[in-house]
Amino acid sequence: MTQTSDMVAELKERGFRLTPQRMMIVSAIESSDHHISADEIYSQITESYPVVNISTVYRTLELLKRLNLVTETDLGEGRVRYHPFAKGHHHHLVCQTCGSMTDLDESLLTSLENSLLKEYSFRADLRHLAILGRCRKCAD
Amino acid sequence: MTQTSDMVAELKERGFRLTPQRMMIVSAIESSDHHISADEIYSQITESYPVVNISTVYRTLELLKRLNLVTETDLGEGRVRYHPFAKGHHHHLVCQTCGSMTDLDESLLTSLENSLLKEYSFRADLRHLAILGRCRKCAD
DNA sequence: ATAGTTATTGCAACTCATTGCAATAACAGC
DNA sequence: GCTGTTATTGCAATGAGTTGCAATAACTAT
Repeated sequence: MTQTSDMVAELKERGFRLTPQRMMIVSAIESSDHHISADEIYSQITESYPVVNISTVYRTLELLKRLNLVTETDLGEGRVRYHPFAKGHHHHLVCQTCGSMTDLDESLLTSLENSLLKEYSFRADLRHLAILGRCRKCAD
Repeated sequence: MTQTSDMVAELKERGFRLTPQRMMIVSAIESSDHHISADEIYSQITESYPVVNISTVYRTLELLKRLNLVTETDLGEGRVRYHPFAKGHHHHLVCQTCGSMTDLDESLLTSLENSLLKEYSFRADLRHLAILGRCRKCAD
């Protein structure tokens, strides 16, 4: 049996065309064990099959983002990283001095989300947030 | 009497050189009544005195940021905006549908900062944060 | 005022990301 | 299977921001 990717299934169901480029991009994101960057997706694909343009990578990421299939996180590196939404969403504490990253449970932000909703009627999009600062070791 | 800019005074005191370029960049930031972008600073200066390079603008902003004289905010526009730290720091709720911006009192995030410090010994840098999401009008 | 030290600038090249437009190729209907 | 429609891609140009390096010019000490 062929295990079809969740994302590919979702794309098909929503009426988007299943191009080879999209399949490969989705596959790269799903098979990555970490938060992957656009450039990493691009080089991984072009290694084996050099017919994908970098702008297609970005456009596909944009689409997957819009469909809530991937989340985008700015870890303060000067580029942005992507992660399948289905693989779980958490937050990151990123130390700007030593670069260490700690995962942060989602629940820590739910109370903030609730106050924003209650007091401002604002639905904050805080999935996969990176909070920059200083870790214990690097504190002044 | 000549009112000297706080930022210029601080730069001098810390031993940084007071070049005409820096003075003009600082002046543009201080006299702006809103959050100003690098490009706006650049065009404002070159209108009257065309001898400033855009990379100098970015390097000066980097310096002012490091000295905590300005804060940088990503309002989700595809470019970043700057604001004098001394003029007060607040947060923003930015609606990704209609683009409206609501100022948010600083205090709403202090409880989050406190939990991060307590539970993770992490000193979060949450000055001038922009929280993206959906405002009341644009809610589904 | 002048000269020396070195922080700062300008320039040009580069990275990451976005966009308009013409060419291509998925998919639907026959 | 073939054909038409139009979503999607590739290309090339553009925007925002960064960086290495040589030239310049603040500031310090004389």
